[in-house]
Amino acid sequence: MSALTGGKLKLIQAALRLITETRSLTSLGLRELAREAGLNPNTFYRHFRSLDEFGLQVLGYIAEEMKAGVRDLRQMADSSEQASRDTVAFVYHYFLANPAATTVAVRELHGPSPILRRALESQLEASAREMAEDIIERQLVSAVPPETIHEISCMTIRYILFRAMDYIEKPAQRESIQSETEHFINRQFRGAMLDHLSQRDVEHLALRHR
Amino acid sequence: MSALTGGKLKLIQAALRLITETRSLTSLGLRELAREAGLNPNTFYRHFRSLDEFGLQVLGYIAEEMKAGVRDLRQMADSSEQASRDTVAFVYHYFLANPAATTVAVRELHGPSPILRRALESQLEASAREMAEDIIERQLVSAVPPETIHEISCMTIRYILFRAMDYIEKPAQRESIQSETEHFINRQFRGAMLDHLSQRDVEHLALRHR
DNA sequence: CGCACTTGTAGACAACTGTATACTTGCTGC
DNA sequence: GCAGCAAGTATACAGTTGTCTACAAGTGCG
Repeated sequence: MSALTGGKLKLIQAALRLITETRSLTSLGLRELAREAGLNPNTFYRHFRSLDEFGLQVLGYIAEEMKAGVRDLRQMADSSEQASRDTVAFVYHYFLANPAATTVAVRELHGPSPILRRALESQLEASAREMAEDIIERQLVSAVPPETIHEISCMTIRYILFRAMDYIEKPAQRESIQSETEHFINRQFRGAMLDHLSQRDVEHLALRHR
Repeated sequence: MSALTGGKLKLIQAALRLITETRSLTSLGLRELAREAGLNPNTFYRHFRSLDEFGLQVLGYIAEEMKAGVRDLRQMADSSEQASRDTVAFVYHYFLANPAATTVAVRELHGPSPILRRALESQLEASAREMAEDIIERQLVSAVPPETIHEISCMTIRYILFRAMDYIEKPAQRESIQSETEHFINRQFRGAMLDHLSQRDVEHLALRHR
């Protein structure tokens, strides 16, 4: 499956290089790719049948990369609030270190190719599931049912990916993006703990414990 | 500023038609546009200097459309929870009725052209500000400081736009997308009401009032 | 009328694209 | 050492693209 040979890898990396700034995966041309990779245009056909297949392979490649990143994450954090803080910092740091892969993911998630969109969605779904399981196993958040945890995980992953581009492109906003993301996660879980109360009750509680 | 003459309007509408399915604004060609609009390729130059300028005008066009939609929204809802429910339903319904404009917005927000991205961002920012002001004026959510309301408004608008594509493309999931969005908003505001408490306190509260 | 202006058309240009066929390497196993 | 195969190259072809210059039709105006 893997063990990418020279030319194939060169083409994929060329794609990542081209995309980072102002391109999208679906807009890349076969000749452009070969040029960037320093190869003959026809070499492309030796490795990929079409540009669609190429796109899928690129996605697979960056998914592999990202999974490796997530694995490193597993051995951190204890309390919930601390966990969210550390995790957020780690994830954004990872995005910053892999701008090409991040850009591809964000751009194609809503890009023009339905095939790539589906593929990315299922990868995100898998990540969300993993995140939810992790939270449940460690009992980071009690008093919230598992399915709600999963729902919030989905939202969180989407949100983070959403903001990852800004994080990469706007150094000045990094701190605020990070803290907003923490707010996002904490409020989401705290709010979920109170799902069974009416709005009036929550308001009373908030005012009483000021 | 407005009062679009025939040819110009034809080109913009042609773009919206082409984009809906599997294209992106930035990937459109000038000849393609003219073909779809039933015009001579060179007519494009009569109205737009470049494809970038064209993109901006298209964005302006759909922004105008959307503002009109938002205006209709103003005279609804009273309580906070009811407001979120009605608003969410209205907004998604609007997206469903204007798939082309929605698709363009979502796709270009993270698309390859920095110019279009910036333009869209500032439009979203404006919408978020409007939404926040609306919430504050009507006092829909007490006990949350204005700047937090604005922060949550930003997140909400991003989240809704994010899910708008799924809403349009996957009829089977519409109900769940709608209710997840309501959850999102309610939890966010409820969580924010408890920003000043520690996690332990919140957990206690949640358990005590079960 | 004639003048200027906008809107649209026609044809031509070089540059680029995806694809096909045919050729040259380099490596493998026997 | 040689057949077989994968990887890469060279050349060529038709189609498309953005752009340029030149020309035609319509409009308002003095």
